[in-house]
Amino acid sequence: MPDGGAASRQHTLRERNLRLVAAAVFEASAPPSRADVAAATGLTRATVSTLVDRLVAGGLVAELPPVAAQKAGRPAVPLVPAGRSVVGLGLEVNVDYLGARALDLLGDVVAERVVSGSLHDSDPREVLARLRALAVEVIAEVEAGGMRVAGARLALPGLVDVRGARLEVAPNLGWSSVEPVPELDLRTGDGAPLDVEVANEAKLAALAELAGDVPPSFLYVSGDVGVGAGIVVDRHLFLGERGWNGEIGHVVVDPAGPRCSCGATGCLEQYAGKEVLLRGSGLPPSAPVHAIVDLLRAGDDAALDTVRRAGRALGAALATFVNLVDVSTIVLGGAYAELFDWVGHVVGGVVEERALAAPFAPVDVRPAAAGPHAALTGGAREVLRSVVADPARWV
Amino acid sequence: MPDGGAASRQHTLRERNLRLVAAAVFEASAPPSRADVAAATGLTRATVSTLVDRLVAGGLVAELPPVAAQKAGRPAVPLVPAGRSVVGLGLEVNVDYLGARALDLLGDVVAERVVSGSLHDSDPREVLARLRALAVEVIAEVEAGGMRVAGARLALPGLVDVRGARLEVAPNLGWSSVEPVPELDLRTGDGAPLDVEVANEAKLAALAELAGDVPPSFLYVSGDVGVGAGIVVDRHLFLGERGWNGEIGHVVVDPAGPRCSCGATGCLEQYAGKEVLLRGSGLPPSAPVHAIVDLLRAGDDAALDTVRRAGRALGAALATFVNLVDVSTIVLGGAYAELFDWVGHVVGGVVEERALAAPFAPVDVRPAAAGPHAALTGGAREVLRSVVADPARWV
DNA sequence: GAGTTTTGTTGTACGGCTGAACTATTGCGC
DNA sequence: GCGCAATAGTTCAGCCGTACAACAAAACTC
Repeated sequence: MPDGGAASRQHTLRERNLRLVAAAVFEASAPPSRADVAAATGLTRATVSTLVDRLVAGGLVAELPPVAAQKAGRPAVPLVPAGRSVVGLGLEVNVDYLGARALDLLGDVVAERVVSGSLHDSDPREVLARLRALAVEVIAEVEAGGMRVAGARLALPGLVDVRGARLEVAPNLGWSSVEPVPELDLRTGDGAPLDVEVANEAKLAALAELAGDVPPSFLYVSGDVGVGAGIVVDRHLFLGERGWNGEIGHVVVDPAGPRCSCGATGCLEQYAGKEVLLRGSGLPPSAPVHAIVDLLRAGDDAALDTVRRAGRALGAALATFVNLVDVSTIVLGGAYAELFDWVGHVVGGVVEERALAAPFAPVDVRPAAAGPHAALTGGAREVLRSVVADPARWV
Repeated sequence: MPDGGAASRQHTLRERNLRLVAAAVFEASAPPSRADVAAATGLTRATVSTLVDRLVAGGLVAELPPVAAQKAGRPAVPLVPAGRSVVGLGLEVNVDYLGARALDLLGDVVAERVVSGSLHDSDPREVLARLRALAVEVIAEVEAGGMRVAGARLALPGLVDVRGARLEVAPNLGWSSVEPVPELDLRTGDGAPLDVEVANEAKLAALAELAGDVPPSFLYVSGDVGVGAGIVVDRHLFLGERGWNGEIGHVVVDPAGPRCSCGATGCLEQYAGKEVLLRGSGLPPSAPVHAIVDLLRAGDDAALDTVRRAGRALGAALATFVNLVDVSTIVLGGAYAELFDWVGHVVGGVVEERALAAPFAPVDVRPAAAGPHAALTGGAREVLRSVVADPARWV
């Protein structure tokens, strides 16, 4: 993402090498010394020293006490991401909760507020005001701890433009044409406006997976009331031209299938959406996904049937996705993560059958590893990623 | 594409600014002067001068005779891409022809050889030897004219890996597991090995469209025996994890449809592949697409019906593509370009109906503008793009 | 034809990286 | 216990590429 569009001067070198050194520290498997970073980046130890000093001064990197290695020589100073120094803020409004979560560079949750409650057909102004209150609490708590908030990302279940400013429509919230950033008007303790961007919930949830052991490129599917997806290529979101990709919920599974709210017929959502799963299992629309798991454990025929049908439909849609976008790993999140023991092999089987490249490289279908409210974590991580990607702005 | 992975030194500045200046000259709407380039890039006139001098010395940029403007002041020296200096070589093996085409930086064809003939179920060694002969002729002709060949791209109708080295499978050629680069063993006049990369035919054909008036992001669909696609984002190919994306021919249009060679049922190829179009119109499989056009002009019912059916299926598959990848422009190439007057509005209608984002931003469906053998042009252009993107390697 | 304006070039200053020399701190052998 | 080797980190001259400012070149204007 380094913008090749601007003239490069001396300080551009600085910025680029700062980023390089930061990346070397943050992506190392074990805390590296300055010398290790020099070896890894190709820079000289002299240069690395000055750059590391800058990162330490800026609170992005911390020095551990020198530990004497087994080898001869002066003991190295291990470098690690600085905890409790800079934090990213993840915000989310979803159908049944809203919340705010602050993560530090170590990935630790340093503050969090989550409030449950149905937000079906809610008023954006009122809900954003409530979210703002949560965010202000979290920011205050973070700053009371001596930390700085680098920015925030707001996850919403709908179509968000690629610039991260405008929500076009969120059917399940009943929102349309909302610009949440000025509405939230978040500020740091000293009154400076906070950098806030909006993004699709499934896409931010996808980024949360990067905290765990996933390949650099994968497809994340969030099974909720709607079915969305996030495409991650080389540890970065691929957003498409306007940020509206991954709308797998409206892939046509069977043109002769049931009518969908979008106007077409036989959309995936009508086979594998949360409401359909609950209804097919004989549960009320407000029941938690766990209720389906209970029925499945008990061997309930209707539930087993519904879930199997959903798995096949999801598999077909994902096979199409694999053929069109080419990914070798599919992470099933949201409701599908909970139901993974029942849908995983069904999905995997159908994908294997229909993905054109499957004979050369099998597709790995796995459950999501990030915990609940993954979009909060993903949003906070995205903020921190942007800090590490351009440390010059923060030192 | 600037590799953020390497240490930046002084010469990195040079490389980046060289690229910037080259881009300013190549992408300008009118030949810019050194001063114009300075204004456009943000560099000083002094720096631009030294960089332009280098590009001129390297044969990438040429100076036109100074033309006195209407304004006061010393007349500017207009800078243009240098013609007949550096050329890119496009190569292609397809089902019914093979060819080689050399383009210079102005986009002019400076040498070309195309040979027709069915290559169905052919022997890769023998065919590549024939292609090699064509390429050697073209290279010799180019070098006899005092030009240098910067590299070559080979277009093949099949799955090619993202590194551009290996063809996994090309069903319609009957090829599998081929590594064409060592087989071709192309060299420049002084014996140095030529940089050759392999790519999918539809993807290179997509790049040919960039010569014309297309938006920076679009989806190109190549309608041939198979149906492939190239995704262009911001004037660059999006290849997916392994280079195997865009396999739209095997999107399921109707699970209850006819069986496909890939094993699944109701694939797009069974509705909109060239062979199906010909058969449905009552023509032999070897007939040219133009024969269908003749029947359509004559009002032939079978042909009209077949083409309309194909249009609807293609529209459905493209709507899925738009929902998953998010593009606002679709370019119909290959057979579909010739049939555009009959399929265009059908495809557009179905896409408009089914693309989720269509209400906010209509999808533009248009015919391809590049002439015949677009992949040859696209391949050659891609070579030249890589030269302009890293001029430091060529000066 | 002198003044003005714009283009392109020349020379100095400065910032950032390199490379080599230097200091700091350990382990090891005797 | 002490010298030596090894490794980490720092200091400083040198180099390279850009900025900035002054200058030369070549038009237009009145």
